[in-house]
Amino acid sequence: MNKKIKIATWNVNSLRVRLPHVLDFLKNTAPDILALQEIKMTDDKFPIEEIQAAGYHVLFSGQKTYNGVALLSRMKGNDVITDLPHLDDPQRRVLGTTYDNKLRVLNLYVPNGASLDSDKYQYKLNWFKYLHNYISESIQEFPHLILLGDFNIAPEDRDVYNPAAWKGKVIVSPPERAALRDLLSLGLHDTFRLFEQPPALFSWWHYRREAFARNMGLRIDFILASSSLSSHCTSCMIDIAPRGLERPSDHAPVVATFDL
DNA sequence: ATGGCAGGCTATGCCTGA
Repeated sequence: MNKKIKIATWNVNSLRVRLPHVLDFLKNTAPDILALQEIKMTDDKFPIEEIQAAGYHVLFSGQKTYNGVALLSRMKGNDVITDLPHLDDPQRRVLGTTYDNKLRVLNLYVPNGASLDSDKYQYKLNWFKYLHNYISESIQEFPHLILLGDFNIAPEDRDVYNPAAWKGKVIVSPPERAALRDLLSLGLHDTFRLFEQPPALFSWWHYRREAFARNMGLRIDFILASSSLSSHCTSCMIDIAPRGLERPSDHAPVVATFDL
């Protein structure tokens, strides 16, 4: 067969506020799968009708005020999970499903970590340990595995606008970077880095002080693919256009295409 | 050097984000 599939991820920082941007993105980019993070709403508030009217199935795992993840897709997903196995966590950061009985997709909103001396940093590293253990099993069960979302880790200095200013901070700390490298070593590939990319391409910019206009950003949103998928990946790009809209999310969507 | 913006909440400032 020769099937093209387009997969995207976007931290929308409130789906209530960003729904018009998301509907425009579905129309303009027409992804087969769109993973959303930080929808910031309880499940009873999810805009099911609007998204179904755009031609997409919906899965979501939300909570009040914070976090929350969703998957919008052309195909219907099966075998849904909303937690990392063995981790009892009220925070809604995980949404996994299987499409066409073979493509396993895990949408992740990795904890931010606040600062290196905080409990939230320990929570982040611990959360990542449970993720690692789960993926070490999942990648055996599902050769076609995609992990995508907001990882809240900048893998290398080239993913940071000003590495010197970020040194010693959360997002770039050596233990976080090591945790991400260990995850990739299970057999996952950062699809963005499969291709030659211009320097200083980021997926997040602070709202403050014209950070986007000055391209003071970080690359922390990824589409990771298992080897059997990454070899069929034909592109990965960051779509910065939505970051320039009125009332934007602070993150830009990342889009990857596969020729399966 | 510092702090700056945005979203949600039941608040009329505080917490969180990265």
